[in-house]
Amino acid sequence: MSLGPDPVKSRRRATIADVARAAGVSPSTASVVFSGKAPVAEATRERVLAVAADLGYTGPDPRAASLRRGRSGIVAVALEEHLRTAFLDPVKTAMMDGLTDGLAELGAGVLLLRDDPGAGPDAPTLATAPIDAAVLIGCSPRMRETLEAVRARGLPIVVIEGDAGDDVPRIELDNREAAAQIARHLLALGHRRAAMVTLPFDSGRERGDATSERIAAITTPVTRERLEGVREVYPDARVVSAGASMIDEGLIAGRLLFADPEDRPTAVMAQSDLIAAGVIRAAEEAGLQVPQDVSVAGFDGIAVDGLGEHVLTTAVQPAAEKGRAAGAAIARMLAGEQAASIRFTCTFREGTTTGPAPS
Amino acid sequence: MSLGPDPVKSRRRATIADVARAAGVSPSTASVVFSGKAPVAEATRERVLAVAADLGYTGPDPRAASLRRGRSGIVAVALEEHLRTAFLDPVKTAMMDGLTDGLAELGAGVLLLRDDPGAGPDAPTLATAPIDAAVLIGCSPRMRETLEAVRARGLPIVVIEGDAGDDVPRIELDNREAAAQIARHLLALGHRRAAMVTLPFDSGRERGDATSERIAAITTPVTRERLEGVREVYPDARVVSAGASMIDEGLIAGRLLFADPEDRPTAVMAQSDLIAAGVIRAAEEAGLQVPQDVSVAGFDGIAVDGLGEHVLTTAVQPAAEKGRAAGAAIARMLAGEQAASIRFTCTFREGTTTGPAPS
DNA sequence: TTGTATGCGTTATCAG
DNA sequence: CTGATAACGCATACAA
Repeated sequence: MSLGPDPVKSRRRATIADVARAAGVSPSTASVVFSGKAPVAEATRERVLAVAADLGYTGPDPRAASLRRGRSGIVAVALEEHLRTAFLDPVKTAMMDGLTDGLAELGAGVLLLRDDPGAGPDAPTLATAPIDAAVLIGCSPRMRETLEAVRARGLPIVVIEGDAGDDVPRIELDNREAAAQIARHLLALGHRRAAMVTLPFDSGRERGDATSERIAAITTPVTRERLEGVREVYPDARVVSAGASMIDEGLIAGRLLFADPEDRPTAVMAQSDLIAAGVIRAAEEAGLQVPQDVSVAGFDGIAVDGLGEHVLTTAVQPAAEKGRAAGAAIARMLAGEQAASIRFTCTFREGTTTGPAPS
Repeated sequence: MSLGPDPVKSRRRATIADVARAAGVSPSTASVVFSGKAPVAEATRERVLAVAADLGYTGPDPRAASLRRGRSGIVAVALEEHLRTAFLDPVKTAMMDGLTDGLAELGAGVLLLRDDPGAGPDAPTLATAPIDAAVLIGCSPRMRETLEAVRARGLPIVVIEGDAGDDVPRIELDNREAAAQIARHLLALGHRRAAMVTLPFDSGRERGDATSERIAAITTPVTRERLEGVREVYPDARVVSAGASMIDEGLIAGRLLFADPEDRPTAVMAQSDLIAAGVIRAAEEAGLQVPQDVSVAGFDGIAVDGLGEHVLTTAVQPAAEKGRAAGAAIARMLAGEQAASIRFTCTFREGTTTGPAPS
């Protein structure tokens, strides 16, 4: 008796109106039964639910609900890179983790979007997806264009580690200051010959020794800020750029730094822990001991798989908190309030990879 | 004359109807101008666009469009674990990468969902999010419940590496056969004392030597299949389970295996490359040479950061292709066709980490 | 506590 | 090539 899915015509899926009618209540009552937004007599409630089950009605259609409510419960997270690349970076993963948590608390889901129009003709974009807000991870020049579409729609936006204009709240790090702190630590240890291995300068991912022109043309703010911080202390430090934040890239850069036995740095500041791990490996490969022969510092404070017994000297950044803060900022803006930019600070951590300069 | 944003009352955002009216065309024509679904006279088109710009109309509201179309352009990807955990695994990352690509081709975005009802009271779930289909990564018992809600909604579902019932298409791997192939390779090399380090048996992530009861109770299909494959060749191999697919976990398991100099395996089959990397490190730590003293094989065929000069002997799985295939299957189902399960095969790769058994 | 009425912003259909 | 019309499925203000 409860088998046939549709009592009347079996073409259409049941709607809340069908349920209401079959249960002998009004649509609004049925709606309230499902949303719980108002009290309903227990008897009514049960009757509605029973009828719904009978009709195979599984709850309000989210599409219709979001039209009516004006909210979809979805927040876009826009990445500049390929997923594979983004999640190779433990810092980004941790951040995404905090972000998804923060957004979940707010009742929103995360729509992963890559800022790449080349995908499909009708692939969803920041401009066309049914989203309530957007979080940008980084902000390339191209992304800024897309951004305009979102702003025009009047949706809240937050940028993590990027600049999208003064009126878009940012979640940032005191990159410069933290980098300077590391540099001062090494200076205090007596190091005179310092070098740094940076994150990529731009999306080109060019590697190797940097000319002053290349440095002047850095478009990635994080790279620039950390570099400037070091230069406050070591204005003349050798600068080698890595192609990405990866152990292998650090290894390549490290081999370059340690190639000439006559002209080696005694301290290397890497702009990420992964790069630092590679530099350490390069040092060991060159027969150098860390930290006796060369000190190596990183940046990020993540757990690097592959460091052996070393504990990296580094600037620990609150990656997950950054993500969570972005979620909170979105929540505030969704509630109609203004959200201010937030600047997180890193915590210096002295590990076992830095020590006094060799005499 | 073109300044005032709103001709009538300036409270509401402009709708396509406003645009149509102001441009002196019908709503349907205006709609077509934006969707491009039908030819429109160039003059009309330009007029509509001009008026739209004037009114600050930025294109159709995705919420309304998805209600009308019955499609939201969003596909849910449900993970069993925390994001951080999921993306720690390079195989999953690669798979997600292929998946996002595959779905983008189809014009869909990816809504990241964790199968955790504990998040927020109104956090989106498989049951309540405006999605057109769902891809499950793995399929825990709890997830199977959630699943029912999705099926009741009549949405297409695909499961990657998991069992959600016979009528849900799966994307799988020939885990058993590939594992057996590795085992046969080692047997052919003369190894008699073989051990294996497995992936977690269940969500408990218990570590260490496995009793036959524990083995009988394995709930993770991947673990079970790879284990069975090895046992076809080495029925009595020692079995140690790792707590996760990580280098560190492999290191722990390896230390256990190599603890007793009198009773060491000469060949270790790890159920993932990351675990294998840890086992190799443990071997070296114990003063063993790979592959002279002990052979180590992995599984996955991913690039492991931290293996040094070793090239792992492993079963290379087409991770990104799995994701892409899931996307393709969804596309087919969305088009109303039936999608069959797909079983991918691994490619055996002989590296430098396995060699003849020591005499 | 329940019911009535209305509109959310589109787009498919079909006739012109 | 364009226009009129009719849903799409629901949630809310307000009245009862």
